[in-house]
Amino acid sequence: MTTESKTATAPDPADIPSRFDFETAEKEIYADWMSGGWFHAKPDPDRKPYTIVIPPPNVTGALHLGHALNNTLQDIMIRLKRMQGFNALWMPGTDHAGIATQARVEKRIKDQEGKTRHDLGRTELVRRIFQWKEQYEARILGQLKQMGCSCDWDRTRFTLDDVCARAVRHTFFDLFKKSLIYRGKRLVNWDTYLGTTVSDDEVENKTVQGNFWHFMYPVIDPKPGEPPHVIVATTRPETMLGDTAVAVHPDPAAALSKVESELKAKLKKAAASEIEGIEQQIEALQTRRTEMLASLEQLRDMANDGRMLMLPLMDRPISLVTDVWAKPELGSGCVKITPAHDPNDYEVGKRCSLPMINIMNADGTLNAETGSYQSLTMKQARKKVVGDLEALGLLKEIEDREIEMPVSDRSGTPIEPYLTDQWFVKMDTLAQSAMDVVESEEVKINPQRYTKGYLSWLGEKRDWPISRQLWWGHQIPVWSVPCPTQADCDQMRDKITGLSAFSDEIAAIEVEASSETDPEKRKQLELPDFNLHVCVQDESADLEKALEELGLVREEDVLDTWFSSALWPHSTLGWPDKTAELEYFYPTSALITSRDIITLWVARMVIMGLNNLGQIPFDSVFIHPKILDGNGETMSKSKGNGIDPLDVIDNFGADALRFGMADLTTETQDVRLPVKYECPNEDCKHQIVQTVKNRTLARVQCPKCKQEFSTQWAEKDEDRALPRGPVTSERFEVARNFTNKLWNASRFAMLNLEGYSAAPINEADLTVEDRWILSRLTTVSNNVTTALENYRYAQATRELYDFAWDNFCSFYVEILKDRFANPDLRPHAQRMLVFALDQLLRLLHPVMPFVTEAIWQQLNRFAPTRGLDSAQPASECLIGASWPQLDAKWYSADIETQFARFQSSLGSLREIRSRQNLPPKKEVKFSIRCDQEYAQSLTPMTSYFKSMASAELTGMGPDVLPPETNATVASDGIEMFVDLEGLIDKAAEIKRLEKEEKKAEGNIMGKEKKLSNEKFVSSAPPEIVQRERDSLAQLKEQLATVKASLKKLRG
RNA sequence: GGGCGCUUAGCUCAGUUGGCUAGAGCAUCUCGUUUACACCGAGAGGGUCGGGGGUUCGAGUCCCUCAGCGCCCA
Repeated sequence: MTTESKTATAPDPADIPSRFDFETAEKEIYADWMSGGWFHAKPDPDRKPYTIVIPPPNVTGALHLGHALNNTLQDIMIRLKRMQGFNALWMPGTDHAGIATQARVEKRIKDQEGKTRHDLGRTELVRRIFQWKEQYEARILGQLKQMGCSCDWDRTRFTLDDVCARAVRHTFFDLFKKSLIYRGKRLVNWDTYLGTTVSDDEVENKTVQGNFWHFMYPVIDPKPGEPPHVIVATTRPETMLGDTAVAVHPDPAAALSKVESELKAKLKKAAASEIEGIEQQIEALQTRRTEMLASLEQLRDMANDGRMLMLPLMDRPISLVTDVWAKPELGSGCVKITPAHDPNDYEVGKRCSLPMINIMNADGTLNAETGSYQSLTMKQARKKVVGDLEALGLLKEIEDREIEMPVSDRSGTPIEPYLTDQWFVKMDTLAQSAMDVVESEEVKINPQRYTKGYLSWLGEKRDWPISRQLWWGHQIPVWSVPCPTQADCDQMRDKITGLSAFSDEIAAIEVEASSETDPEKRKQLELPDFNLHVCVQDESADLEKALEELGLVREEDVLDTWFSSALWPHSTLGWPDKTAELEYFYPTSALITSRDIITLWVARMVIMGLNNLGQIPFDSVFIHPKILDGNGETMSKSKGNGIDPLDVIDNFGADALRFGMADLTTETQDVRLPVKYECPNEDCKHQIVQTVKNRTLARVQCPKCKQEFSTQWAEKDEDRALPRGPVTSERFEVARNFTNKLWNASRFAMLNLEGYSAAPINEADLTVEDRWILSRLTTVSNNVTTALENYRYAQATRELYDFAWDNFCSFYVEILKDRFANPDLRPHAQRMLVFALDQLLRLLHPVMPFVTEAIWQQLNRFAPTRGLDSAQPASECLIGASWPQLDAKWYSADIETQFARFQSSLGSLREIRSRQNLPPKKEVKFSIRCDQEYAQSLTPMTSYFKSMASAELTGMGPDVLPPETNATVASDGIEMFVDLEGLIDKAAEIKRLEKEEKKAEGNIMGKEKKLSNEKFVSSAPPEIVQRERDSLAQLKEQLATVKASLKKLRG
């Protein structure tokens, strides 16, 4: 159709199909927008900028419905602002998503070729991941385009491209120079298979069957009366090789009492089914107190007295310490401490200044610290340790027990807590700056409640670990060399600063003192006293080469993905260069994202924006809901309940997807979206509810027609060969139907535009319904504008839906049918219809860009010139049209009341017709008893009763008398009599009236009660009281009418 | 353990500072193919707003409490 619009064929509205062919139209329209350059924004000092940077989707895989929601909301804002005259830039791009992407590609290579990344080497692996990235980036950007996203594609960035890389190095250098970046030890989640740390949210806890081993550690030189052994229990026996202490509670009696009183409190509130269990626990606790407390206190005293234990197998003396981590209510009450291999023990180690011994290599085997256990795997070591201890008679007991095991969600292997060197960003001052701008509302977070989480997370000011042991990412631009002594260090520094390629502008030096503070131990472990680090600001081949010639080695690790995404709002605009784009479009206007990355991403963008530019990155943040499946679970790739937006687009069109998404975006977070597969068999189309079972399947069999179809998970050729069963949801049906309704209302308009002549609208010709639609249009456009500007998307869609369907289609267009039949009224009616449709299309465009654009261009063929005050040529594309701004004078409460009277009367007529089962064409007569004012206000619309309810008004005014046989409706202070001479179904009418009677009586009772309450009458605002009085009086009149009618009908 | 949400019709959800008889879509039932639309039109039925308590003349809305569900952080 858009292609047609370019050719000069004479338009024939009869050619317009009765359904919107979105499949064809969307492609053509998008191509039109692209070639029209509508998405491209250039700095222009004469216009105000409005900027959004896309939350760059991960190149891990294709987009799902969560992304569809996120991007729809952004596009709505961009299109709205573009129409409002802003110079709107939507900056697109993708994120390299470090570990997620590398893990996926590694897994694929392993599955397909049986090779590991070490077989391929760094360069080759990175090349392979780039291939993957190219493929998915294309898919992702394609999905965005199909959704109608009006991104400035000429500016597309990737977090790992050269422009972003430069921003990363400049930022890193700056922070390094400010001593805000340092290297230090940290216990991390180590994936021994991938050979890297994984973040906490990439760890899954699994409950598995395991054992609890009880060991005896000998006491060194026990005093008389003291036990020769201390018993400890563990689920990880092999870690005992790295034990550096055993802990006992500092006040076991108090700890036991506390637990006991907590249990008792719980018992009081417990459900019947729990009582027995809790009572047993209390009993066990009391037994424990009598049997064990004395010995625990003795151990505590021994610890305070400095008693040592001998760690078996290693023959290493270790301390007995007191710490609250030891739970007197559990096991032996003593706990072994392995600070380098357990997060809790690590904390104990820090509190008690214990040595931390790392016993593991990066590949998960044991290292030299473990002596004869070296190079065993953890599993092998476990067997040997247990066997050896048993041989020594130190294994007391093995207990079966369920244990929580952390598992890497990337590789599926157990996570090892591991103490390694990591790079950190010091957060104290940086975090504070990001807190300040949110507290002052310079950056405003919507909905506001999310500020709390943001502030409390930043308030902890925990340093940010930024190094990742990966190959896919920005390699840390630091070259290091160990310096055994201070002198070596000074010498090296001189050598470096003496390099011809070196300057303070592009390189910075930091010296790191060894974390091993004991000089003896350093000697023993051959650790240098110092490490010297040089950070290089930008790619500088000369300097990098010179450093390497001096023996410095580049850090192998790459940066956390979030380090580069934190720069996104300015790196995409060309920072560190002072580009015209940066100058003009930064700070950006809005950031629209999901709540799970408020801390990971939003907070860090604020930090980096402030650090790098001294300016906030955006004024306003909108956190949108999450989409849950029918079981209330969040959609995710691993669960398989994600939905490909293209499924929805194929089935319902992009506009329906977008409208559906916007309609879900209410203030209340999280929306359930129950989904079904639709059987692709044309004769079947059966809908199959998506369940936990079938949601991950590549092929599903339709229970009705028994034919198989493929799903979005189909990867094998034989699966893909099957017809695709798309995912559907009722939500999109509603939106699709709405699209079609709009299409057909417009079609009606086109069909009635023959002989259209453009001219300003003559105010004298305006009828009540014209004024009404203008008044409604004024209200709706104001409300929609306000709603969208405040991110209340669902409010906007509802307003638009109700207006378009209930006001425009059901009333305005219906009434116009009558007027089109009259040649005198026709030209004005045409102009009004064209104008109203024009405005409606503009209002709907941000939400439903395709169908509105299609209609717009269609309308341009039949009525290219239009307007209210003056008829103007319409813009060629709707995307470039201006946002409606109706003169406030068009709003009229009186007109809306007047029209509401018509609607209410019409409603009553229709109800009676329906109750009386009158055939649609059977004409009835009716009259209305009301005051003069009411009669006058209804008069202009009397003829429409005929066209819209086959009813003829025979009389109206205070003197109207009811016909002999009639149905009476009392409402709104008037009485309507529908003449049912020879037609009446008495029983039906009596039934209706009885219902009315009951309802009125109930309401009257309630109101009388309220009004007889002295306090109400005296305390409530007078207008409220008066309203109640008026309403009561009217109800009483109504009731009287109903009773009279009933009496008459019953004879 | 701490924090933040949610619970309104069979289903999915609206309900802005407390104030007329708590709304919508889908589903259900009745009627209808009048040349924009059956992805349609007309109408109907369906809710003691999770339980309990409080503040108030008045509570779906504010406060407390309990229960269930979800998310985030530890």
